Amino acid sequence: MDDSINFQKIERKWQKRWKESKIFQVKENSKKKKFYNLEMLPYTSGLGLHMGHVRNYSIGDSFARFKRMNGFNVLYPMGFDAFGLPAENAAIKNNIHPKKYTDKAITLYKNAMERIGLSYDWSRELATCNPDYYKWNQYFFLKFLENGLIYRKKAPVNWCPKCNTVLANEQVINGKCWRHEDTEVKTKYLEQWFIRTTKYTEELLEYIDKLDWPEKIKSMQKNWIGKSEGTEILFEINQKKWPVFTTRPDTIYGVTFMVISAQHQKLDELVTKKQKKNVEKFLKKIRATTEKDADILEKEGVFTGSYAINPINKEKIPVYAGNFVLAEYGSGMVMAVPAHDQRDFEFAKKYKIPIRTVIKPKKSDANAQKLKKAYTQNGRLVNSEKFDGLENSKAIKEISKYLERKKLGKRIVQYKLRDWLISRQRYWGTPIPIIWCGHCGFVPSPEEDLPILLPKNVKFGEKNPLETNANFIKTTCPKCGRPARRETDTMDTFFDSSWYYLRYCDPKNNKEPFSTEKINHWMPVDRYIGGAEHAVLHLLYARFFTKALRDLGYLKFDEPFTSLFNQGIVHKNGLRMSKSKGNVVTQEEIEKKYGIDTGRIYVLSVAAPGKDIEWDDKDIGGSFRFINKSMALLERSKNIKMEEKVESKTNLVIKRVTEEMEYFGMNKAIRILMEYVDYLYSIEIIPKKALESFSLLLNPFAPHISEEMWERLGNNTFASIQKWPRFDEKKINMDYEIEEQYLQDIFSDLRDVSKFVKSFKEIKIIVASEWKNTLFKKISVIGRKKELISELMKTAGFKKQSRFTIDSAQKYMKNPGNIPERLLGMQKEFEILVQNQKDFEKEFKAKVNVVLEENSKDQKANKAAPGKPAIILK
RNA sequence: GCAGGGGUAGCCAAGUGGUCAACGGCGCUGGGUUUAGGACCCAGUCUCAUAGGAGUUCGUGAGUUCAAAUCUCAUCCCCUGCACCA
Repeated sequence: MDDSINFQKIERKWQKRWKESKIFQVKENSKKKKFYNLEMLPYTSGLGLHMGHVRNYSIGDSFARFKRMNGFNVLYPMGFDAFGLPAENAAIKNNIHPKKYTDKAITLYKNAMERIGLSYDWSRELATCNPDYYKWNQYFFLKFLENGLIYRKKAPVNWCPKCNTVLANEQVINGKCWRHEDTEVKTKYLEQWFIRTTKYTEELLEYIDKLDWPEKIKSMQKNWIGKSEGTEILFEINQKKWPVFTTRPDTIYGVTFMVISAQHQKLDELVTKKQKKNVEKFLKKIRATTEKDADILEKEGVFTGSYAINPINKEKIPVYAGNFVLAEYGSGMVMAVPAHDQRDFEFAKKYKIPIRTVIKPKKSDANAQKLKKAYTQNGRLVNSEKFDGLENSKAIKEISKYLERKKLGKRIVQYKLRDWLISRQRYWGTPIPIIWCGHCGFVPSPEEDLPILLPKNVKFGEKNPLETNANFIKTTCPKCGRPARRETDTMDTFFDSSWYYLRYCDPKNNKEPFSTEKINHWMPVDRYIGGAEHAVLHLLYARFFTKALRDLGYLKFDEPFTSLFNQGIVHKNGLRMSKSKGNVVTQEEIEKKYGIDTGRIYVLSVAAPGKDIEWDDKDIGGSFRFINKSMALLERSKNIKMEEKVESKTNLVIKRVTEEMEYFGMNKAIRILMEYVDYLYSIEIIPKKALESFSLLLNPFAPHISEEMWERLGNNTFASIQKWPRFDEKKINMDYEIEEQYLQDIFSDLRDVSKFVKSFKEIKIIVASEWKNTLFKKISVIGRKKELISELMKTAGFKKQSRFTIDSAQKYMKNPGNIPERLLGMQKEFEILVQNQKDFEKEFKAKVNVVLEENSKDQKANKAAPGKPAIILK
């Protein structure tokens, strides 16, 4: 094997040529079918890439290359999510400007990507912090505002003390900030800008089922949108009607108390003077506990002193304040049915509130008083006056209708999805194009003033630097001309990444965000590749954006991403690879040690692309050997006609690799190629044609080696834009596969013989150094002569298949009708195989002897120990 | 609790009715090469064996089939996401 291959040199060479020749640039082309292959916009951390990144991008790249070579017009762009807090914080820490910091990070990132050999169309590169990009953020902001999709509202909002800004609901995870796992998000009551995502709630939900996305992501989105159908029932408390949402109106006769959220804004209205002290004590207690651990809280509450009247039977029931009712969901108050809801049950037990069964299982006479837990299954109504005997599923409808008729309630649909809060009190983002005027209130910046530039010279301190920047703030009102102030909040960076995939279609357009024509040509994205962590953030916002822009007439499709693929995560020492955990294997070290193609082959072949993998430094050796072996094939290549057998194998390999790639089976495709390399390796003179196909098949995975091989085979074109090798089904002859299998069996037998010979200690050295290697070479040479193969095959009737043959094949014979077609052929083969066991050993040994004797003539006699025969098989 | 994904040899992992005792990689063992180490190359690696033979395997238990790692049912365990959502 050639140790002297300089992989880095080869890689640099091709990267340079790709760049200069611009072969990966695409234009709209009506003759070829378009394919939009996209990876999620990466956030530029400034920390270089590790093998986790290499895997992600290699997956996308291999698919883009495959599609491209298969005649598609592939749009495969890349850009950078460049605004955002981490950059701002890092910049402050290192005392450089975020712009400088970000630019540096982008250069680093892009450079690293080029060194992976990714086939991006870099002419479409974008960075969200450039004014020619964020100008259109502002533009869309104004359009949304015009069309009522953006509004301002004073509301309780999530505030992260570490980020020093508000957050969207989607950015709060288990009450903590999405960027700071250890930081509790606080609730503040502020006036902020909101996007009316809820206008599309129903459509966002409905269309999920039409998407070719992982089930997991789909269910996460459904969950997040959280639709539930139910009934809002009006309970009268202190002469006032209080709406209460429930999905179980069938249990209304079982309501024995009410619970209002302890955080409910109108809780005070219900607390009587007598109970005031108790309630306050309780609230204090809750506040103390939520700080600690809100996980498995016991259900607790306190009587408010007020009573509600059940509208259906006028019963008077106590109202409690409780810690297990969410203020933000539904109406912030629940009707409690302890017999049929586990939480209510626990609460009732604790405070000794009566439990009344109103639903009985059909086949039992369970008694409420004996219940150990709530009965939540279906059944028939009891204790429910005129609804007694109804099946509860029907009762839900009947009782709702009845309440509606009596104007005591109505059926409604509840969602968990809230509007998207996009104001951020930070510097490094898109300025919100709004002007505050003492007379006119807020006034949108005129479109022709866009972009409202983010000022460069600012002071970083405690507050948002924009607030202290007089130059930026000072302006005049576009309406009345009086002095006015600019809005100092910036936009959530998820706004930036909600439409970047559209901008790629027309990245240089300075008259409009994109031309409708180009969008409609390229969109939707055919294959979107990225991590599962964006399930409810980016992916939901982007879907909303698409729908909103559709209704504003900018585009003509409903969903941005037809098909989504979540790549697996690369772990090391059991943890996700990340700089902060100190467990990264960098792209650079792999590149230097083996060349990046080896790295690509490794991360793509070690497991299916969707699966997580555990990095082991040692595992990569196999991939390196594969690459080296591939290159070594070149030395034995000649422009000869392909034998039928090699042709069959080659066609089969092309077929199988192609099929695997269609379904994202990069790992399997590479395994097939690995087998193929071993196969070619066993051939003395390798037909150039076979190697040409191979070098092209290799392109999606190891593009540099692919190009290098292609060139060394005498081509002066780019492998990366050649046509994908085609296979001819007619040339695939499975007999050869079977034959090969037999041959392999023969080899394995030869090895057994060699082992046998080895057991004679006195000739060990000879056997080991001379006999073994040369013998195999000899066999493989004569083995390709047809006559010999068939002869050997005849004698080879032994091996493993025998177990299958006799028992089950005989049963087939009895019912020939039941035998599947393809098995018939197999059966015949087996029949031949079973014979001849007895005579084998003799014949075989005789043959081996011949070979060995021939062989021994070539050997350097002096290596054999003096006086010992080289072969003693007789 | 709900939803999704898993459990295959010492480890990672391919395989989703029949060329399956189960690709590949790592580790380990033996050999070659090398001044040595590394790297590289070759072979072996479930168990037993009178060594081309037999037995037992794909979380566990049952079932379907001539045939099950693969299909069905039950069950246990692990991971991931969501969750006092009324």
